Amino acid sequence: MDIEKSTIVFNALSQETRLKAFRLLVEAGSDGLPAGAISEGLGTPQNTLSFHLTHLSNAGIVSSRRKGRSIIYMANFEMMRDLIGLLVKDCCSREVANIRQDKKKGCSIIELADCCSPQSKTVARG
Amino acid sequence: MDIEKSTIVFNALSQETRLKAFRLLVEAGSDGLPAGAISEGLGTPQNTLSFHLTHLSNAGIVSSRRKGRSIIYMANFEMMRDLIGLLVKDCCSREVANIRQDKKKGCSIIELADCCSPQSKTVARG
DNA sequence: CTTTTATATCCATTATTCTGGAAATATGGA
DNA sequence: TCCATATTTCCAGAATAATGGATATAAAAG
Repeated sequence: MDIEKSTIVFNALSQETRLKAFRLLVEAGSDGLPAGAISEGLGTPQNTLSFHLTHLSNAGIVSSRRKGRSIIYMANFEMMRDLIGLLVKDCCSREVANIRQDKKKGCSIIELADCCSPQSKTVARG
Repeated sequence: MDIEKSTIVFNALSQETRLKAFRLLVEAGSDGLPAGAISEGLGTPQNTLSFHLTHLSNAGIVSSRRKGRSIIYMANFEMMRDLIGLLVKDCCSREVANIRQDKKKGCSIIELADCCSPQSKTVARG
């Protein structure tokens, strides 16, 4: 994910209705949710919510598919993973968030300094 | 970090000039950078940049201190850490980004599924 | 083919954000 | 005190985003 792409994703998540909608979709997992359920869940008018869902979709952090009369929206977790990776690599310090590959497990390991630990107070630089 | 706070941070990072300014500050580390250096580095007029720095500052992801005639801005890495934690916990799935405490090390360990690994394709749910 | 249900699109209004010129503030130096 | 430097604040215009009523589209059901 490049810098321009990431501003688009941040922008998508920067509005309360959209972030709440996205979190409902995260909870819903891979089953997703029809637009109407999100609209009802948030108490947001259907056309307003549709606008925001389109926004999330354009940013690429949700996808959608038709199922009968409903449109099912789904969180795009791979994009979230990329966003987390970008924040760690390009928007934080090694002391606070350090990332390395674990090829055996097929994942990256991030060490995130704890909030109130001695480590996060006494930052060893260099 | 709560949901409302996180929209404010996302909003701060959702604008290209601001994200670029923030990344300069991340690079600069704990020394920070004077406003003028950021303005010059980005080729953005000094008053426009001041507006954006205030925005970043209000969101809490940068802090500032005066040093002589200059105002030195600094990235707030602890807030970035909190944001990364929030994205992992509340905006992603356990299969893609899983977090656990390592009390000995005084940090949280995040396992982030790799982009093209088998694990990220074959998602085991439940 | 008409009706019902689910959702998107069109459109106008309102609200918010971005931009940069001009002026103000704060610091340090002659 | 007067000047130069660094930065912010004020302001107004321009651009962009959000909102919701009305209408359109799409699918299923009768």
